[in-house]
Parts: sequence; structure tokens; C-alpha cells
Amino acid sequence: MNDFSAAQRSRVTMLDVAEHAKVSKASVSRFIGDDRALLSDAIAQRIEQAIAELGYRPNQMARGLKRGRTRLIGMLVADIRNPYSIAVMHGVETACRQHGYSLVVCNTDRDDEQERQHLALLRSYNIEGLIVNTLGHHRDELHELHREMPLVLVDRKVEHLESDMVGLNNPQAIDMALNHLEERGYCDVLLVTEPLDGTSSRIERVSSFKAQIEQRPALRGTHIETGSELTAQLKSFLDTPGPGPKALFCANGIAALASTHALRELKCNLFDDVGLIALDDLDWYPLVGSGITALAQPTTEMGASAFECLLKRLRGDDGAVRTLDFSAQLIVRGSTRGNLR
Amino acid sequence: MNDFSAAQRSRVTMLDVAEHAKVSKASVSRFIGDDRALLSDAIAQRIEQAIAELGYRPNQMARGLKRGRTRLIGMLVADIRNPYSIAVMHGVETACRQHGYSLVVCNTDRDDEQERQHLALLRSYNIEGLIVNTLGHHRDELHELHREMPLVLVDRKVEHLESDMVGLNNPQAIDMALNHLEERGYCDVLLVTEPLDGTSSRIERVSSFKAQIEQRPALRGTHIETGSELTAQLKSFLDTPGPGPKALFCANGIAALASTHALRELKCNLFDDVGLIALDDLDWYPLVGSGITALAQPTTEMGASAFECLLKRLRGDDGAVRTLDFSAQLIVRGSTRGNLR
DNA sequence: CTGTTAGCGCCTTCAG
DNA sequence: CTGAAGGCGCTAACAG
Repeated sequence: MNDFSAAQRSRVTMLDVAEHAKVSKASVSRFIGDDRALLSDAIAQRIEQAIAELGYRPNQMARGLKRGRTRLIGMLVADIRNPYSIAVMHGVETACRQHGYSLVVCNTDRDDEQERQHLALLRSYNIEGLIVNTLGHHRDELHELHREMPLVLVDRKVEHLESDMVGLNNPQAIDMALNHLEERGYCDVLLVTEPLDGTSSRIERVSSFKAQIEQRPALRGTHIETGSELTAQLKSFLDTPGPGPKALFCANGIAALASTHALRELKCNLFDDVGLIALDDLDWYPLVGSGITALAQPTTEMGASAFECLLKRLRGDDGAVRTLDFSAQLIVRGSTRGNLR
Repeated sequence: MNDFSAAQRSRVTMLDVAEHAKVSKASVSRFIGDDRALLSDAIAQRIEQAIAELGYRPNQMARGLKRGRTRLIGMLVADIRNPYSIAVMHGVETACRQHGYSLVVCNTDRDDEQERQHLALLRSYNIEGLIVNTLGHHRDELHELHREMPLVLVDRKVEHLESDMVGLNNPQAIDMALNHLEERGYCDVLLVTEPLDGTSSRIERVSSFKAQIEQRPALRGTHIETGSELTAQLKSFLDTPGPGPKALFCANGIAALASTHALRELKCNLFDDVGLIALDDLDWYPLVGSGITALAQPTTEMGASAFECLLKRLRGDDGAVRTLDFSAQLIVRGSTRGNLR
């Protein structure tokens, strides 16, 4: 087996190609780049053949060094095990590839220090743009980066950072959920969210919820956060007599998972004892009890949009900051059938 | 807003630091690298301060270009939406970061052509090592890459490619599953797998299954693949009288998802009509019916091991090819309670 | 159209 | 211990 610690040096370089084809490096460079129009057919063919024979691959690092274009996009993700993030990332990756970019993903595990490090790291690799799906503390670093490259926020805002962002139209989604619950005869709604923790989308959802509940005399609304107390809190919600049929509204997939767990611990009959509607649409929603009604986010599309925002900026667009709000889609399943006993 | 298409050029470079600290670039370079022992305290401090004042970050691209070390690891994933892959990737990423490496992830969406492109791409970025979790067609490319850098296969082998690999001890896992089913009184086991498609781990699981069924007179075993016929095939399995209580054995999380879907379509009473044990342990397993019994893979650990294999090779280890087989862990839930009606 | 000449930012001999 | 000089692989003016 080879000694990789010293390897690399053997790779075929532009000079090799040039010599093999008996042309100058510049011509090879032109062939590689978009300047092929400036080459005679004869020479182009010689180069093409030399490249094929030698198995030459241009070194992106070197190109990047020279041109300042690495074709690398960075993405900062708070929690790589959150299906929502994965889905968005999938959209981003696909769009990247279609445009000849590659994606470097950094998972912060919700840790601020890791966010710092990753930010520094991405910068050191000369990424051309950054997609951020974390809390975005380290405002200074972020600002500095944003001076050097375009930036787009996904699902969460960062205060005092003027950048494009793509996310869900939260008020609209809340409206859809409450309309649906109301239609199905639920009166007493408990919003379950992950701890707010300064996450803008969570905060928005809670405040929209509160505001809209105010406007709907038929509904009563309360809200809690996931955590070790969740089961007890749900029990108390279910046991306390209310104005009528009860339903949970889970603010994302993680909350839905936790809530369903808790309901099972409470020996609830899913979902005859209590209704449930959840943001995000995970593949197991149909399998639980009578199936969980969902408000699906167009995650792939959102990821693609995030990349396209970046691309526009990279192409020189310096227009006003854009905010893209996507609409959720209601997918009705058994958990909001409404015929509660 | 700035013009990013032209930007970059403004970043502070090693020369800036050198001038600011009134030393030579070489000294700054030594400071950055591990040669700090060769610097006087006085000069080191001047440099340190200059770096801080200017907010200097070494350019990894340039370093990589010169030294052939990019601190970049590539990972090729067949399906980024498969929770197993994500879990492994999370392990890899964490290990990478702990050792100062970064991870470039490429998702092939199970497409051979994309695998090709991504392979070429990763090479062009001078990654130092590669983790492969795809079918690994394009043997030539892979061989060529493997001459240049260490390679480790995850969960699947590639014929004629002598490289380290980490995966599950499949025969052992099958043994655990069958033991458990037998203990619980099931006699008629249907293995549900994704289409084999040349995926070595799937093939291994099926052949282990067949071989071990032979050895167990108390069990009857058959197997099918997921696909549009799945529901019909399950129905036929359930309707055909057999030697005794029936159980499904899903060969991975995807198969478990599909099978559970199908069982619901068939109006099965989960899991009183039929038992179920599944490889992988997804977070929703406890939520379905009486809960799905799982054989969990130590995914994080497997990812970390994959990276450590790479690291050893990078550090010069040229010993024999290693194969790391991890053990699954049985997690018993309601789906194999066994008291079938 | 084609080749020559400088570097991009950094590391690494090789002399002081 | 420190600095000067050359080059990693590639691109971008310049000249022909």
C-alpha cells in the first residue's frame, strides 16, 4: 500500500498537459476555462486528447487561489439530525451541483463555540457564500463575513444582520392550522414548541399563535415548551376541564415526536382522546395512531431558493435585502378527525 | 451592499501581518505552522498581536496548494435522506472536527452518473481521504483515487477494491434477530429488504438469513423486496396459512417504514396480527402500534471509526486492510411481544 | 489565435 | 533564530 502522507505530488498538472500537447499552459488554461472560443480547433483537439490520455483534472484549489472563486458554498446547520435541516440541505446541495458549486456543511450541534470555529474555518476555505441555519450568535464574525460574501439565513433571523432570508410564512401557517382545528370542532389548543432559546421562527410561531387566538373567540389557546416536564404538562392540559375538545399543535417535527411520546406514556388513545396537528411533515406521521395531520414545508424548494439568492448576489445583484416566505401545505390525516369521544 | 462578484481581494494576507509586525513572511508562516519553537518570544508576540489586530486568517487553499494538505475529507453518500447515513455522517463530522479536518459531503441520490461527477469533484479539491457509502460503480475512478489517497467503505463493499471498511456484523445481527423471534414463539419469518441492487450489506443480510434459517428447524423463512408490490406481497404472506405465528424482519429503516405503511393499508392490528423486528433504530419506532423492536447500529461510533481509519492511513500506516464489524444492539418493544391472537 | 510573464497566499530550503 | 528566494497549479494581462 502506498504512503499517502507523502503522496499527492504525483498528480498530473497543467504543465504536463501542455507539454504532452506541445502547447503553452495558457492554452490549456483557456481550454479549461470558458475561453475555448479563442482556440483553434487543431490545438483544442490536441489539448482535449492530452487531457484524456493523462487523466488530467484541474486543481480547484489553485484556480480558486488565483481567481478568488472556489465554487464552494458553506452551510452552517444547528442540528444535522433534524429532518427539516436535512431536507433543506438536500435542496441546497442539489441546486449547488446544478450550478457547478459544491457544499461544505458544518454542523454546530447547537453549540455556540462550534459555530465560531466553523465560521472561521469556512472563511479560511474561501467559500463564496454562506447559508446559515443556526442561532447566529457571534454577530461580529457574521458581519465581517457578510462584508466579504453574500449570506442567506434559513428559517431564522439574526438581529441587526441585513441579509436575505428564506423561511416559512409563519402567521399564514398558524392561520391554516387554527382554521383547520376550528373547522374540526376543537376548542382548546395547546401549542407545543421547543424551547424558544432566541430562535426567531419559534418565537414568531408562538406570538402569531397568541395573537390569532385572541381573534378567535371560539378557541382557547395556551402554550408550553418541550423538556423533562412535557409529559406532566400534557397530563395537566388533558385533565383540566376546558371549553371543549382538545388538540395539540406541535410547532415542528421535534415537538411532534416528543409530544407523541408523551401522549403514549399517558396511555392516550391516539388520536381519539386529543387532536394533533404538527408543522413539518415527517415520513412517519402517517404511521402513528390514526396518522398525524401535518403542515408540510416545501423544504427542498426552500433550500434551492436559498442557493439561488446567493447566486444572484454572486452575480452582482446588490438590490435590497429579500425575504422569501414560503407557504405551508395542509395534509389532513386522522389526528384531526375531530369526532372526539 | 457590496459587490461580491469582485470581492475577496481585500482579505488580509500573510504579507500584511508580516509588514505590520515588521518581520518576514517566513516568520509569520512559522508562527502559523507548528514551527513556533523556532521563534523568539519577542517576535512571536509581535506576530500574535499583529494577527489579532488585523484579524488575519491563513488561507487554507494556499496552504493546501503548497503542502498538499487541505485538511479536507470527502464523503460520498448514496442517500442523504436515509437516517442511517445521516447518523454515520454525524459521527464522521464530529471526529473530523476533533482532529482539525473538515468534511465535504456529496449526495449521489443513488445515481451513478452523479457518483462519477462527485468523485471527480472531490479529487479536484484535493481532499486527503474519502469515505464511501455508495454502490461504488466507476471502479476505475475509485481505484485511481485510492492510489492517491486512503479510502474507507461504509456499510458496503466494492468488489476488487482493497480498502478498509466499517460496517455491521450482519450474520451476528441476523442471529440475534432470529434468536429473539424464536424465543418469542414466532415460526414464520418474512425478511423485507430494499431491492438488493448489488448493495453488499443487503445481499449479506439476505444470504445470512437464508443460511441461518436452514439451521433452525423451528423457523420457516422467506424474503421479499420493497416496491410497488409490497402491500400485495405482505397480504399474501399474512393470508397464507403457515407453521405458526408470523413476523416480519425488516432489513433496514427504510424497509421498516415501507412495511409499516403496508401493514396499515392492510388494516393490520399493529402488532397483534404479526410481529416485527427491524434493523436500525429510528426515533419513531416506539411510536408505532405497540412499538417496533429494533436492532440498533452504533452509527455514531461507526462514523468515528471510519474517520480514524483514514487518519491512521494518513499518518503513514500501510498495514493490511482492516474490516471493522460492529455489533447491533437489541432493543425490545411491543412488536415482538409474541402473544399473537 | 498563441505564448510569455507575473503573480494569487503560502511554505520551505538555504544562507546568514 | 531569521530573512530572501523560489515555486505549488493555475489565471490574466500583455505581446506577438
